[in-house]
Amino acid sequence: MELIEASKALSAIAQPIRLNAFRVLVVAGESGMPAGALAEKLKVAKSTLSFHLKELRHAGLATSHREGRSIIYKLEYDAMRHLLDYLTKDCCSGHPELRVSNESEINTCCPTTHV
Amino acid sequence: MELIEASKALSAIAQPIRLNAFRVLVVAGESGMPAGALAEKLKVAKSTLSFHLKELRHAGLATSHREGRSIIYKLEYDAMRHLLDYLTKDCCSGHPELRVSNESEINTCCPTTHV
DNA sequence: TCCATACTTCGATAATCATTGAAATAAATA
DNA sequence: TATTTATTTCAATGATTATCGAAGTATGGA
Repeated sequence: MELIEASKALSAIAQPIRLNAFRVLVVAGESGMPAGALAEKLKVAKSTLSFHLKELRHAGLATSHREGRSIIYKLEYDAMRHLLDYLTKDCCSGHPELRVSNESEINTCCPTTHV
Repeated sequence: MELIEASKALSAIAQPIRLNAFRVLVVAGESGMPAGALAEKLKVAKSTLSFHLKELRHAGLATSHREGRSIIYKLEYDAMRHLLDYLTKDCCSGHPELRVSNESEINTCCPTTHV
């Protein structure tokens, strides 16, 4: 990933409604979520959300497909991981202190066999 | 860090000139870099860069101080780390596959006692 | 004090982004 | 086929963002 691509992906999540939508979609996981349910959960007009979901799609961070009457949105995990990789590696590699602190992850990473 | 704060920080780096400035400042490190040198390096008008540096400052991602005639900019590493933490933990914790692939860090995390 | 240097702020302008009701499209159902 | 449901697209509007020359501010010398 290079700069322009990264700044586009960042723009996509650099907006409260879209960042929020993103969070909800992360929780929704592989099965995704219909646009309407998302609009309701985020309490925004459907046309407004539709606009924002389009932005996420155009940035490659989400995909959509029709299922009956609903249109299901889900995240494009790879794209997000590429972005995070870009930020932590390509961009911040000059400074290791910028790496994500992972104290809280040690347990899930190491199944505390020492207890 | 919560949503609004995060989206502000994201907006700050979601622009090519600013993301580029950010990268250069990461390399510059603790000693920082004068605004003029940065403008030259990035090949943008001084007033344009001044505008963008102000954005980085307002988002809390950079600080500046005068040194003689120059104004030195440097990164606020904590703020950036908080943002990366937010993205990887608060935001993506529902999906471990979004975590930064850290093959190179696994050894430092789990001292593979099970071998 | 006068001048050059290093920046920032201002002001005008252009471009992009966000919001929402209304109209359009598409699929399920009566 | 007419209706309801789910969602997008359109159009109008307002808000924010970006650009850059010119003017302003602060500092260090001559």
